[in-house]
Amino acid sequence: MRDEEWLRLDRQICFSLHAASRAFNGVYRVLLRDLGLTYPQYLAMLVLWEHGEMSVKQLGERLRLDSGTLSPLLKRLEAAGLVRRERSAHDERSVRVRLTDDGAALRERALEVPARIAAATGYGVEEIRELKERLDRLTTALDAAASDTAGLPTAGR
Amino acid sequence: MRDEEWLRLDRQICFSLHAASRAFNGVYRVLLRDLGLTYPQYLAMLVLWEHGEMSVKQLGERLRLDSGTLSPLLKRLEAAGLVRRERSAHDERSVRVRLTDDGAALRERALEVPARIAAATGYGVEEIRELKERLDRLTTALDAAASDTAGLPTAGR
DNA sequence: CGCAATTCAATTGCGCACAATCTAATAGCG
DNA sequence: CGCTATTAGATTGTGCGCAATTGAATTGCG
Repeated sequence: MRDEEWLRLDRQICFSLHAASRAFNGVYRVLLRDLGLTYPQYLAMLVLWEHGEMSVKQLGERLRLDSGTLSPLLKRLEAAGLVRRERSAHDERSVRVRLTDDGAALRERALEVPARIAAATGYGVEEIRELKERLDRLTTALDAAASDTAGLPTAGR
Repeated sequence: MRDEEWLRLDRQICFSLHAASRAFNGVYRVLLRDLGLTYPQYLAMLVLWEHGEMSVKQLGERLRLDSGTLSPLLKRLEAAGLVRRERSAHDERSVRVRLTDDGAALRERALEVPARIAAATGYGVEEIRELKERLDRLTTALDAAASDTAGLPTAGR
């Protein structure tokens, strides 16, 4: 295959993932409007519903997000009355995030979301699981490649 | 499976796609730095390299982006000297976007990107093609679901 | 102990995504 | 032809994602 054709194939691959991600986002946007959450906020709430109180750093590790993204996001969740943030007592660098009663209660209303999303995909449970595994492998490989090239002189130039 | 468990499974699915998309973005970011392009700008350039001159609307249909995203993006490409924008002569509502000589020349330097991306994924050509097909089916299904629920009273409430 | 290095959050700045609104131009209908 | 509806693009506002910087607290080493 010539370089020319790769350039076209490439567009299809990267574009497909980009488009799928945004399409997913769009469906969540509709379903989450009732809950007053954005999609990334929902992801953060899922982690908090599962693990209870945790630090911003721990949350960032789970979500693969840094403080530049999380700080304002958590501020908005706090403004919405869903979480509270307070400096840790024994290490004042750390900020503990925990659910308010409202935040914990919102979980009940979120329970129906996954089934509706699954229905929207038109995929079965098994197929979704398989896709998830492929995507996770992809992410792992891409992250490794990114950190490889990061240190080098911008790779093959 | 109880609702409780769905909430956890769900996190894994939507999160995996979200993470994969961002990981892809990260690898492109590194490779495209040399070209002075962001990932979405690269996508736009791919379309222009393939199709030559086209209107903002046509570009938006290809990329599934509206003018709110494209207008500033194209302005930046124009500021970088890669494209030119001018009102169409026979329909002054329409803006034609076409490559400058610099923009067309940049294609040569972009030719190596796809192979490097493919290498970073650790996937073979066939596997990539299959993943692309799954993602495209997913996008189609999600778009359909989104437009279905859009008109309804915010679906089952 | 005292000072440098590290760590955690927050902030700033830039760009993308999308909804909503606005303006200008065109199309279409009576 | 004249008026309304539609279309194309730009603009505004909000929120996410990430790089880079800053500031405060803690760790660790001599």
